[in-house]
Amino acid sequence: MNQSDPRPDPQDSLAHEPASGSLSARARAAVAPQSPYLNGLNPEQRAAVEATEGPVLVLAGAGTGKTRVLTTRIAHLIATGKAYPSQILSVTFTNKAAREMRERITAVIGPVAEGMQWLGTFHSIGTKILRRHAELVGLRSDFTILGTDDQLRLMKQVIEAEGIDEKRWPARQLAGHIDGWKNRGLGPDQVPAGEAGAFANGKGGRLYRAYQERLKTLNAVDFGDLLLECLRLWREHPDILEQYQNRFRYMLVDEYQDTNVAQYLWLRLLAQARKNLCCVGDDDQSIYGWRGAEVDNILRFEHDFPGATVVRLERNYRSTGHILSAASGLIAKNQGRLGKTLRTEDELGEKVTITGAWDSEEEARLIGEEIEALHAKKHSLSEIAILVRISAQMREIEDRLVTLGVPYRVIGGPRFYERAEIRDALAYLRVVNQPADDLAFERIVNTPKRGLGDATIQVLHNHARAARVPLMEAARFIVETDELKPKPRATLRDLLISFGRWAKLSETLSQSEVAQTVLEESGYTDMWQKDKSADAAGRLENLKELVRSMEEFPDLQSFLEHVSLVMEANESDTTERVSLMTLHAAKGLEFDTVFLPGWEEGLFPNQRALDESGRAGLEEERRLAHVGITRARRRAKIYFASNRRIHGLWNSTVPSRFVDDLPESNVEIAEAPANFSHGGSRFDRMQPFSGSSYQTPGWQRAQAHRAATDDGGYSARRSGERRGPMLIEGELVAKSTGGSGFTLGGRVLHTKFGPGTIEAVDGNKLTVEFDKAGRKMVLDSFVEAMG
DNA sequence: GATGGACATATTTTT
DNA sequence: TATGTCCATC
Repeated sequence: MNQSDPRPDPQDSLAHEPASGSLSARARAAVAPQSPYLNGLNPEQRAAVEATEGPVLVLAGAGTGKTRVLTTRIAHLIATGKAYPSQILSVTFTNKAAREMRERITAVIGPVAEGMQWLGTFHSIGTKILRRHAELVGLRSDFTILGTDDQLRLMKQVIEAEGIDEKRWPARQLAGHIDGWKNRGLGPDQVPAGEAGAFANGKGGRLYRAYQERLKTLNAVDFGDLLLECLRLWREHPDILEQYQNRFRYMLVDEYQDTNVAQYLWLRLLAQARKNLCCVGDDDQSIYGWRGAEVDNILRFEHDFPGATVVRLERNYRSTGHILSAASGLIAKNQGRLGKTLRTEDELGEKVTITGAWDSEEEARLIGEEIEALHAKKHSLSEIAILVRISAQMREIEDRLVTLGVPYRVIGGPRFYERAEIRDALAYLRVVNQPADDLAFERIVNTPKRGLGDATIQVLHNHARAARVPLMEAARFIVETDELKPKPRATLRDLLISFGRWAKLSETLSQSEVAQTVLEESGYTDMWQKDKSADAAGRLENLKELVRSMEEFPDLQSFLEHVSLVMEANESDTTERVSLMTLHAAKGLEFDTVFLPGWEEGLFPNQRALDESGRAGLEEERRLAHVGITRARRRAKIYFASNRRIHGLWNSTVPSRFVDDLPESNVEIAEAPANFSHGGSRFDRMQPFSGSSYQTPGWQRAQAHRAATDDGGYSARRSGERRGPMLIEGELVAKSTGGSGFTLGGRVLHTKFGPGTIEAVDGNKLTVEFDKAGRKMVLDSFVEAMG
């Protein structure tokens, strides 16, 4: 291919389409007769690449070379002359994924890939389309994209304007409803009556409509609108839809299992004409149902797109045999799936280990020790990850790693652009760029504090609403009257003058210089410099980083655009560190060794997921477990603790059912380390898992025994005397409590729960009403009789 | 406008 | 337990 030649690449006109048999197409195909990029693909991958026409569903299991297929397919479409780069629509979920894809395509076909102007997230592509036709959906092309906090503030206003008590009906909740509706492609008029009534005694629908109207007056959209408004645009203007249908000769979607209904509709409208839609995904990795992803989209693909070619990628190139089989066995317990069986040609490798710990503290300690041991054996720390179900689990683990001096990094924390100081700075810039941006204006009018408090804002609001003008304009009017007290009036006037000056500044200075000036003159930087709290320095650093990053953009407008959709902290940290993150954040990543703590009922599968979504919730949790295991290349280590503190209260816990879902032949029960906290005997090592079978109910029984005996040891050890477990034919048997000295109404002291009163006795199980922890079922060996 | 106490609240998170 | 948010108070 001749890459230096500026080919006639139709961008806005579609006049020049290469017919598949055209001279140019054939000539181009002849340049690369061998199609070297196809080399090294396995037969399924190759099939997925070469099935260019019609709907195609590629079911790509974990580690099966999905991205490679996707990029090669694009390369193939371009190299064979089937489409120009600009005629391929390629959608991803995250900007990171889009960036990586672009890089990889470039690596295969060279700079032609730069012509792929329709490679991006649903939202960035939606934005691009909307900007072109903004006026048709009641927006101006310079509309602002609201972040979550702006959205919330706006909803709060809408709720208050309707005279509803925001305390009783919090904006967050309304945001949840509206988000849900938007995910399902429903505008205010399409929300089913029953649901619309779900909020504020039947006012949900009305609030949704009011919110949308407010957005329009502000010339703003939220994330959901970026898709919804496209849908509306295409439905109301079929000619425009047709333009896009013609433009996108081929469409590709990554992570199809994560699409929501709105995105599905969006794709379906576009694909209707040419039907060249290729969706790549893995139903077994659908873990975002709670935020609107519709597994059904992928399950129903063949039904929605009749005649679809389905290609399964089942050869895994990532993990060793036991890990893969363990993961497969686990996910096979799910009902709603298309079914794939991952296979590998790699060696069996190590079995997945399962380790029980007394409590979460011990769990953290065991993981820490294991990491140290691996590190001592030259295992790279960056190839180790600890994947937790909820962020609250991280703390204890972090504490442990800090104590041990193991460097680690938390992946996925708060986003750069969501931090307060960044949003404040951006708000200033938004007002400079767009004085009518009321939300931004309101955010910074009294930040730093300059004495323009609620009372002043209220006056501004009243005027703005009455005169139907933006706040800034209302302010201009007000300062000329004596409605405000002299002091705020002067301050407000100064601020207005400043904004006028800054707006002029942006005509002569670069946007980063403008930003610098605005932040300094407004007193914003000063505010943080005076702040003596621990994180003030970090915030100033972030502001500097923001100003620095602005330099890469041609103008303020495009920077703001970028920031509302993209903006990530650029971590260029190369030091060797262990990665700590949630299972959700781990999707798409891989590590040699993966630690999976917290496999306990209630935590994982998470009780709330079970309560809210029943079986579907359980299956999603199981997929999450599957994602966790399949992140591992060579070692997967599962942990559970018998006691975990939840909201400050100690709870005794039972191992996760997912532990029992694992095929026995691929896992092994880890030996607890010899130095089991108090110098170990042989018994210590045997205690946790002496049972010959860990399957339910035997496994549970063994756990109960273990808890009974081991904890007996635990508490006894403290007082110096040690109760050993009794081992009978490999099964651990609880030391007989001999008629149990516990009686109803008796007072007992529990090691974790403290004092309580016995309410029921059932064998070695006691129901105790604890003074602080409430009623719990505990084993008698956990408690001591009091006085 | 800073401080402190009462009070609720407590998954997963991208755009 | 621990954290954040709201309100009262100085």
